[in-house]
Amino acid sequence: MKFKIETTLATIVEKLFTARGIEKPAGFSCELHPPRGAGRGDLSTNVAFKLSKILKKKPAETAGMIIAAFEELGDSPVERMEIAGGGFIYFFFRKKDLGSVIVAIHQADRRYGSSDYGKGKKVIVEFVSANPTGPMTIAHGRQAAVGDSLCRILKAAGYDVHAEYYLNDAGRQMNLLARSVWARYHELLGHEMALPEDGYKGEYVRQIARDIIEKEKKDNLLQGPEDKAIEYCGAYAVETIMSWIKTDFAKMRVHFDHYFSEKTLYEKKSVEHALEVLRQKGFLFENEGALWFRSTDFGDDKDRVVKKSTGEYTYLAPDIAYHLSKYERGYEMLVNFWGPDHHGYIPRLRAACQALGYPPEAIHIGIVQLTTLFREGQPVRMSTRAGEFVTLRELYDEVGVDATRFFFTMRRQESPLDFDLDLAKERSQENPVYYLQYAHARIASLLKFAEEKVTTEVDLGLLSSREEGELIGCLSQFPEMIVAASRLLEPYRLADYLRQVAACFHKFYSFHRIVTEDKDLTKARLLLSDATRIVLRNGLELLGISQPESM
RNA sequence: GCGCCCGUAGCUCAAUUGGAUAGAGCAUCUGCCUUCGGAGCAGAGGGUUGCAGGUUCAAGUCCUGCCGGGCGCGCCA
Repeated sequence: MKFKIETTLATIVEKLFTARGIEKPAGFSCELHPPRGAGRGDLSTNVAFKLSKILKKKPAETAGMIIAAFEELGDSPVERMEIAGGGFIYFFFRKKDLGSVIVAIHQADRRYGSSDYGKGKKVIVEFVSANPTGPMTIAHGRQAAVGDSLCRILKAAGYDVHAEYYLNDAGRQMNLLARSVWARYHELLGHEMALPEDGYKGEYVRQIARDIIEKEKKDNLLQGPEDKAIEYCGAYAVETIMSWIKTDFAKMRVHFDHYFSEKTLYEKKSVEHALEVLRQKGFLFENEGALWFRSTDFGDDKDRVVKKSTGEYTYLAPDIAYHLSKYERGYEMLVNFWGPDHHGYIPRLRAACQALGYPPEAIHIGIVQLTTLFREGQPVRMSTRAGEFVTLRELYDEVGVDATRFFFTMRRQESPLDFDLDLAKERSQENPVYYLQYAHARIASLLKFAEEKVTTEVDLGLLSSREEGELIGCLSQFPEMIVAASRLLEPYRLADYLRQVAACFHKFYSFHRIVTEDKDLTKARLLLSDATRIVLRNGLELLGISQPESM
């Protein structure tokens, strides 16, 4: 329906231009939006305002010309049109056209909402990528929820999505972890050994050391060469911690296609290769004994060292190699979600990606802001320094996976999040996740109760009330919501939308009886209810939240 | 000091990226259960969108300057 109006409108505008011999300005488009507020039709457009400037006519006059052109065509796709607000055009659909979307929803079922917006475009979404030096924190949890939901949404929008975790299993932090475990190992065997400076103080480090002694029966590492022993401790620690992290992902329904190891970049000489690529492109130079990347060519505020005068690489070097790998693997679009501590690192990595051949618009590096937990109105202290973790696992064990995922994604990821633990645990009306799930369960139970099979053979004209119209309008927006969330890389839009769907349904449900003596009306309302169920179910699935049939 | 982000109802946030009368949830108050799930619905109060200018038919949104807050600024990772 919308498509038909869009194309008709586009041709009319085209004609207005050619009739006056005016070139259509680049980027001129006719946008149709659901109007704000009630009684303003089913769609509206502001195109008359845009046109009036070019045609040098008053907006209302231009709007009148457009409506006249619509009427001239005959076979109008809408029931009627109105001008208001000095130039906005409202389109009012015929009731049966409006309702036809619920037939389409029923037929598409699980596919409803999907589109070919992304058309098989290869996109790699890198998220979490936490150093495997300890259990996952709340901050990582939010990144996981946001990233995973976005992947699901992008897939629904037609993209060819690859979810990847960059595993920092090399470098200084790993070495520190290994030596921390080594120190605890000594301690457990009765030898005094201080933790390295800035070492990892968490109890889990001791636990890993204990496992090495008790489970692996390795109480003899002291006898061999120390560097081998430390290496063993490091490898064992990473393996253990990654198994915790992967357990968290499984519980949280977070999926990764691949864990990309930093170590392999060194093993395969990829870092040298990447720097060679940059050198050939002329983006490297030497100064004061160090090797520099000229990131200022791409808007960074200073150039960056990639290889120190000591001969060691900086952190940027393997990162460049990693992103070259993305490029060489054929990903056309990059999405990276980072924690706020990496904020200042964005310009140089953007620069690197551009130097490697990515156009600026293909690179999306977003920050997922921190979460503050609240209990009884007070912020919960989370101290990593003292080795006191508030881990992701503690959170989802306490409030449940559904609430955790919903709360993490319900706000724009770039805004810091206040997470109310009491609210998330509440099994009541105040809890937004239950509000959505309740709507789904209510419909599921209704459909069972009705004892009547849902059919598309219904008289859609019977769904003529205001509440039915609003619900149908809301359901019809699902595909474009997914596209909007994809385009803006903002899963929270979907969470917000689903709340609207649930609200529209609850309202419809409380105003109208579904199952009545009137068989035809019952059929129509059951189909509408079923379409709502499908949208809620598909939408919740995209957020990784379960869709209970009963609660 | 330089750079980026933010400032919207008592609180947490929206506002279709420049559109119409700035909207939701929570909190407060008032109603609605003899029938499909009340984990629901209806209604009320609450705003000079930090301040002052500017651009525009149209500004919470863009520009300039203040005020207030956050973050980043290493041959660290």
